[in-house]
Amino acid sequence: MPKIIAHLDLDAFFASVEERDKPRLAGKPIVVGADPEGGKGRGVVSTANYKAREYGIHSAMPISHAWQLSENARRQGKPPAIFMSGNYAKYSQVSQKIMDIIRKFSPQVEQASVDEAYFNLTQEGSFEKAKTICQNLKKDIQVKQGLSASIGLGPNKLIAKIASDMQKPNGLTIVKDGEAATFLAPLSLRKIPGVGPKTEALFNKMGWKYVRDLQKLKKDELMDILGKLGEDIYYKVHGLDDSLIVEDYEAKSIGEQETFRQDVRNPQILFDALKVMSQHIAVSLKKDGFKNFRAVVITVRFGDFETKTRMRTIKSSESSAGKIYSEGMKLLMSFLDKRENPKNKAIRLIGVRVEKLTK
DNA sequence: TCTGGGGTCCTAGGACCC
DNA sequence: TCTGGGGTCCTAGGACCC
Repeated sequence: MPKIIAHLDLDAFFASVEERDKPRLAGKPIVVGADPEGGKGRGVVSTANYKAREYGIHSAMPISHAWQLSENARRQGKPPAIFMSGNYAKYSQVSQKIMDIIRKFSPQVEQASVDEAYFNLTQEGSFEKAKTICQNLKKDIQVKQGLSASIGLGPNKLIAKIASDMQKPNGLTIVKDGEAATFLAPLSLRKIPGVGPKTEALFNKMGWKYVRDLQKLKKDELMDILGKLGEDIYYKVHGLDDSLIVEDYEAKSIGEQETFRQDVRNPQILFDALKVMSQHIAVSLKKDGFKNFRAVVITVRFGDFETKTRMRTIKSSESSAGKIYSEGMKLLMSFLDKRENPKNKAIRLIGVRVEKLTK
């Protein structure tokens, strides 16, 4: 029996939650993300609602650019965007409630991120019945949580995921077994998960822009160009994917990082930041039941955006803030060495991460 | 327009062991 | 006496995803 897999994606999730909970925001352009600081802010846009997208604002865009686009709109007599920092604890709670709703419609649910889930509808027996389930699920999420979602239905996770993106917002897109390759053919290569800016640019240089261009190639040709990634892409452009729905999986690493509001030269500021992050990580490890870690990674980003990491594997160590801090300090000190940073560049970001976790 | 924060996976070289 | 080959672990960097 062919599988029937669904992928659900909440529409402009963070911004939609804010709009739902603050009546004064209804119908206005909303940007959740870093503080724009009057155009001088350093972060990026987390989520823009559809009204804000009309101004050209979108996720991952520097917040300073979003601010400029909003100012341009304001000068044209349109309402300026409302910038908000976002309440991530709340989004996480809402997300859990929505996952609970999905579990009433499917026996097997994989939460893929805060605003996405895959779920199995094979047991429904036909795409027609699965479609009805999805319509009811969308209605239920709208009634119980006041949010809209877009869903894709397909014979595997890959197709379901790409399909859910086809008719946003509030869409429902069905790609039946056997239609996958035809469905994919006209799409931009960027729609294939795993093809990012670099890989897309490489393909474009070779004259390939659409999925159909890669569908003509043999597996060996793609592998010669991109190794294992080429092999993965070969299967994807033909709509093939045998990955399973994973209901609960374990984190492989836990970390934190911080971009300073201004680049830092004073080491004490780095030490203090490391201490606070170590404490947060220890709390997360405990909450998730990880008793030990065996590796610590320190990331340093300089003012010119050059980014370096240093990793150290140790004997299995108790997950305490003190141990994360002391191992982190050893690594951090190596970056402060003259030989490591001869031009004495200021530091933009530091991060700490622990890996090789055990329960 | 200068680029967040939390993650995963892959590659490649070197150490080390048999 | 100038040099095998397989396997595993460690480390650093990079692409990608939401």
